[in-house]
Formats: sequence, structure tokens, C-alpha cells
Amino acid sequence: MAAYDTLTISSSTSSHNILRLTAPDSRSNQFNMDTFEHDLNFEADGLLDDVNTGIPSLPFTPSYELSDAFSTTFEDPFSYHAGPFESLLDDPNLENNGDTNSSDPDNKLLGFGAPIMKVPTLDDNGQTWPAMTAELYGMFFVAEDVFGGETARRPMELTCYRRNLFQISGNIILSRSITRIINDQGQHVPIYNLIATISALESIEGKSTEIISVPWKTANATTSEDRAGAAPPQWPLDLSINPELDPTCVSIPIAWKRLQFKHATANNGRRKGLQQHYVIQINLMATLATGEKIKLAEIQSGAIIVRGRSPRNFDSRKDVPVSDKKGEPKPRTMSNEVGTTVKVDPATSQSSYRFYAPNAVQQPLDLIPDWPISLASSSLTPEQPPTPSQRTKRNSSHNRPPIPKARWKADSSTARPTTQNSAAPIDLSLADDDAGYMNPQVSSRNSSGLSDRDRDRGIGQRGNAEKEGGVNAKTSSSKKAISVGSPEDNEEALYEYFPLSLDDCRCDLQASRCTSYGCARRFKSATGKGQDQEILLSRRLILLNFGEIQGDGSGRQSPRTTKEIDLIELVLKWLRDWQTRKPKMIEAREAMQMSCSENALIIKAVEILMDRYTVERQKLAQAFKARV
DNA sequence: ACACCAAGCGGAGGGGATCG
DNA sequence: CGATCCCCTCCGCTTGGTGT
Repeated sequence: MAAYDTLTISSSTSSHNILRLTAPDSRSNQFNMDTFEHDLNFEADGLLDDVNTGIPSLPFTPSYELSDAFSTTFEDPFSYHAGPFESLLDDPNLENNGDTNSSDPDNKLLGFGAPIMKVPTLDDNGQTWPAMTAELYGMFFVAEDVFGGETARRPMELTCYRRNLFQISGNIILSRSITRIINDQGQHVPIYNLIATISALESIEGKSTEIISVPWKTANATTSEDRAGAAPPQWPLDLSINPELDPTCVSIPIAWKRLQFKHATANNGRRKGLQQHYVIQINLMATLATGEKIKLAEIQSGAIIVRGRSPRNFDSRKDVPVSDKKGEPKPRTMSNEVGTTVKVDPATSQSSYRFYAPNAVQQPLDLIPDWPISLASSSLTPEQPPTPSQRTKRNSSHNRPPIPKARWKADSSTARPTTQNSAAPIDLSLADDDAGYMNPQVSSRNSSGLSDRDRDRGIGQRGNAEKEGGVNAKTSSSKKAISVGSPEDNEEALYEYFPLSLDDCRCDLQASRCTSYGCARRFKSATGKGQDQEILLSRRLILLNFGEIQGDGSGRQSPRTTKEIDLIELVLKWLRDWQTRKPKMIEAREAMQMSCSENALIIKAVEILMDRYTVERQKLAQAFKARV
């Protein structure tokens, strides 16, 4: 992987910059992943004994001497986008460039992360970094406290039902002169036929999971397989389209519609430690002369819980709808016809992450053709933008948050949006006050009666809280799901990563390498439960980064399940907190008489991460300075 | 090892919205 | 107003996690 920098594209004000971000000398700074065995077995008691010898090149010198930029004050409220590190990447222009309120958890949840480069890609001027953005549209919501009181501080997680359709749309910005990559041997290899594909991974074992695209019921689906749905189409990326817009870069809209997860995630609400998640990937692929397909880059969604088809099994009063991006009208075109469009309001299509900065070249997403589409991408014929009246209609009828009927179903005459005000999505801001949360829709739903069917089916399905406390109970419960009082609580809730006890983390570390839950169960029963709840670890952070550490950077799928930028932010928080946490962990090791190796393994893991991300941060800082 | 039970599945169908 | 769609729910069953 010579001269290959694994940094993600983080920030830029123009597509040129995005594509031409100067990478620092990766030779000197690159973290040597090869020192880790891919099949590192964390069950081995002796592992820790081998830590130092097994990874000789790892600079095991905990970076406590951090830059002044890092606060070492544990009480320092953690602001999701306020880190000094981020300031390196911030471009103030972005703030005024349609971005997007990146602190909005809705966007946070529905957006995709920064591009992850898999191989160095070259154009006429050297290495180039494709920019990729995308967003989920569909009936997504966030659910909290599915495990009852055990995880009361568990933050929201993006959730959907397996049967619900969703779509993805976004943009890929590429240099028009992308022609080759650098392979593992450092050779320049020509590439052809760029395409965009989607796929999904599950979180526990990192295996791929199927996403299907469901045909219209009236479509010519003759076989049961056709009716059940097929693999989503691949998007060809024509680098020659619209040369008048930008002679050097091309912005290509992409979209997949009528998608469903084929399978639900495992353990929905069963075990807090083994909740499975799915992560959707959008892949930028290319074909080599040999016909082999190679992944150039990818972006990943956040972790998604996919429920099965029995909403009654879930206490959906705690579900909080995420802003309805899907909300665009669904053209009833019966349609797999070429030329129909995905009606994506550009206003909602802005990138969720300020880091993307795709706006410079971005085309209105109204240009996104429906799929399947002629593979000739020159057929990306623009559609007339919606008229104001159309837009009004769309907004009024669809831009509402998708309130799960399972819980808030109400008389249709009142439940459906009646005012323009309702177009505003529910703000999931954690700082919401009552007024902010209680939007008119929810209010109207609450105040309206149950449908006859709901009454017939009984209150039993509607949850005890509502039965007992009625509207108030429901609203307070729902509000609880998204509103957290203290800055400290906000800090936790702002994370996608929920803290677990050290014990849980240990279990997860093991479980992530078990091939069955039985294995995890045996492990857990062997290790016991909850011995020190004071020590909190970010389960996912550890899992993700162990997976990352085990990766070899060769493009092999590693079990990353979140955005790399987020990881860096997380690690920065860990850096701040570490000095506080480490003594507690060491203390706990003695007090708990827990396995020394397990405790030390976690400590070691965090230190590895600190080292690595300190280096990453320095590299980013250097890159930024070089640009400026 | 066993029983219990929650979660998920396929099949089926209803309610409401939208379209022609 | 009928056709169609999406979403939701029920039923009966299977699977598999959990407790004893």
C-alpha cells in the first residue's frame, strides 16, 4: 500500500479540493496494521502477555501529553462538533453553504459517513479522492430503551421495519480523468467502467447481508423470486456527462429506490450486548483489464436496527420518528420506466455532513433518474423542477415525520397532516424543550381517538404506559427518548455509541468473535455480570477499532460500522477522558479480581487507539496546513 | 438437558392515501 | 370511484436465547 493514504475525505470547499486534497507522507506516519494478526483471538488468556511482543512496531507510549487543544477536564462538556481537531477541518464557508445543521441528529442518523478510500486512485494530475454523499429516505425512526431500565442512558438508534421500503439517493463527485489505480505492488493499473453499488454488512460478524429492491406489485414479476425482490441495480458512472458544468470534475447523482432489508437484525431487544446492526455501504467500483472488479471507495450509513414484521412485539411508544426524508411524493408511475425521476427535494438532499462539501458541483437531485435506467448515463435528462404548487403539495402532504401508526395511530381525519406547519420535521435536537417537541401533529394525534380497529384490538398492544398515563405518559416517555437534561447526559446521548459496563464490553469483545450466541452466552456465564458499573466503555468504539486494527488496509472488508470521522471524534473524546478512566480501570481490575488480561486488553486497546488517532490527527493537521 | 418464551417468519388482509 | 400502493396487524408456526 505504498503511497496510499487511508484518510477519509473530510472537508473542502470545492470539488477540486475534495479531489485534490494533499495527502501527507503516509510512509512516515502510517500506522502499521500488518503488525496485527487478522484473526486475533481475544479469548486467549495469554494474549496480553504477547501484546508487546506481538506488535513490536507499535509505539506503546500512551499519549497522555496531548496538545493543549485537548481539554483534560473530564467535566468539560463534550460538544459533538466543537473539538479543536474539527476546527482543522472546518471550513466556515460550509456553515453558510447550505449545510446543514450537522448537529441535527436526524441528518446524523440518516446520512452517510465520509468516503473511505480502498485503493489509491489516480487521474491525470495524480492521486484523487472521490467525494461521495448519500442519505437514507424512508420510514426510519429511533428507538430507545428497548432493554428496559438496564440501559436507560442508551441513546437513540436508527431503526426501521424490514418490510418498510426505503430509498437512498446521493451524489458522487469524481475527477473526469480517473484512469488508474495503484495496486498492492505499487504498480499503476488502468481501470474501466466505474459503477456505484450498494451493499450491507451486519455488525457482529461483519458479514454481508442482503438488500433487495422490491418491484412494483403490478410489474411483470412472474416468478416468486421476482416478486420477492432482486438485488439492487448497479449504477454506471459516466465521467463524460455534462462537461459544460465542470471540465475537470463530474457530479453524478445516484439513487436506489424501493429497497428493503431481506432479513431483520438479530436480537432486537433481546440482549443488550449482542444487538445486531446493519450498515449500508455505497461502493465505488471499477473494473480492471482482467475483468476483476475492485472497490475504490465506499461510504457507510450509520448502524441500523431492522425489526421483523411484528410491530406488536415492540414497545413503539418509545420510537421517535426521524425526519421524513422519504417524504417526497412517490410517483405512481408503475414504473420502471426510464426517465422518471426520484423526486428528491434538493433542500433535503444536502449532505448531512459538513465534511462532504459537495455543493460546488452538485447537481440538483431532481436530476436523478429513476431506476432501472438505461445504462447510458447520458440519459440523465433533467426533469423540470417542481412548480411551487407542486412543491407546496409535496411539503404539505409528505414532509411530515413518519409517526409510527403502531403507536400513534389516530383518526385519519386528524392524523394526516393538515397544516403547512407540519411540514417541519420533528427536531430531534437533544436540547429540545417541551414546546419544541410537541409539534402539532403529535399533539393532534394524541388528542384524537383511537380507530375502531385499534379499539377492537385492544389497548393491550399499546403499552402499559399509555394505558396508565394516557397522553401524558406517552409524551413524557417519548420525550424522554430524545431529551436529556444535563450537559453530561447530552454528551452521552450525542454519541451513537452507548456506554456499557466493563463487563458488557468484555462480553462483546468475545462475542464479536463467536460464531454463535451460544458461544457468547457461555462466555458471559463464565465471566459473570456487572461487577463494576462505574467504568463505562464504548462498546462499539472498541469493537469497531479492534476490527479496524485487525484490518490490513488492503480493501478487505473490515467490520467498521460507522463513519471514520465519527471514530476520530470519539477517540478524541477518549483522549480527553482517558486520564480519568485509566486509573479507574486499573483500580477496578484489582477490586473486581477480573481477568487481568481482559482488563488490560481493553486498556491496551484504548492506548493503541490513542496512539493511532493521535497520529491520524497529526496527519490531518499537516495536510490541512499544507493546503493552506 | 429441558422447558419456557420472545422474536421472527410467511401468509393474509385491513385501513388510509393517492392516482387515473 | 375503483385500482393500487404502503403500512400495519394478526395468525400460526419455527427458531433460538434464557433460566432452571
